[in-house]
Amino acid sequence: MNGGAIKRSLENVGLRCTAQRYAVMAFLTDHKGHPTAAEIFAAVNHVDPLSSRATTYNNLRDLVKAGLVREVAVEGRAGRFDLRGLRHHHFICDRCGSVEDMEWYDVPRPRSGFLGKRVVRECQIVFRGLCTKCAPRRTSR
Amino acid sequence: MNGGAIKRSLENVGLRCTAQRYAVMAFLTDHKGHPTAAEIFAAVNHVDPLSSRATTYNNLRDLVKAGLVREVAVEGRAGRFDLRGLRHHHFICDRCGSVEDMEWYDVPRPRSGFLGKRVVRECQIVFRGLCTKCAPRRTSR
DNA sequence: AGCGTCTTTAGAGTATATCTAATTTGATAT
DNA sequence: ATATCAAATTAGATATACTCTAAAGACGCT
Repeated sequence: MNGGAIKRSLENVGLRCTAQRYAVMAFLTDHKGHPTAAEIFAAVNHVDPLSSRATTYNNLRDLVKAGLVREVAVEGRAGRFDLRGLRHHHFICDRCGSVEDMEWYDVPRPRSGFLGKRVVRECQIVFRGLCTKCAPRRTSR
Repeated sequence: MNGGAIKRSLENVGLRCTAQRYAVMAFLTDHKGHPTAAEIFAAVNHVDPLSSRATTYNNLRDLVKAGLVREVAVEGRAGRFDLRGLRHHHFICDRCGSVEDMEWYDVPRPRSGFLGKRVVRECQIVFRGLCTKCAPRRTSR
């Protein structure tokens, strides 16, 4: 995603293209490894203080709400973020908490009638287990 | 799950049946609403202080590791727990964070070959959206 | 330029979870 | 029964992750 594309995608969802928001989007564009909010906060301020902690968290929340960014919750650890560009599922490592992308495929919908008044926004598959790095040494925690 | 069954299931996975563990399992048996660790801690100590915070958290972690209990991570909120008795998927409400059970159905596996050295322990579908209570009033946040 | 709104800020505050080191408990062997 | 020792528990401090507050600043519109 280049500069103009980031600006346009922000404006498409009704968010101003501020330096702070731009930096978050740019960082996620360049770093596909599902960073945590703390990592994004640190990276954005690495060179020169640009964005306070509150702003980073607020912007991540706004971007998630707007549908540009996805958050993956990980048990007992900080949530991780990625761009919602290409559809994909996630693999979460039990041992190190890292999140990896899995190729997308369609998920069967629940029986209609089950949902009732619920409004489904999205549907995700999460695989759990040991990642490529952790699988060899199966030591427990 | 009655008393004996709880004791047996603990012993099956190599955990002693202590009063504190028993209380956690019994609470989860009686309360299907996916309580948080804090709620379980409070409930177990409601009548008569029985279990410290650390023990409650340790036991929940041990029970998850042993496969008796499942944790559902929720973005920006406390994780929620349930018994791994019947297989089911989960619905998480964007607005109130509550977790509801969805009927189980099989999930297609990823293309073999994709996984590489990864070891998959489980695979879960998570639906997100607005629950029955929150759907009517669609106020933001 | 003036106006109203959206955005950002620093730092305190809250919620959640883990750690520490001493003590107690419970299963097993004697 | 009792001794033994690893497993389990404890209170409370500490760490981590996130949110709130009130004031100031920036943006887009006229």
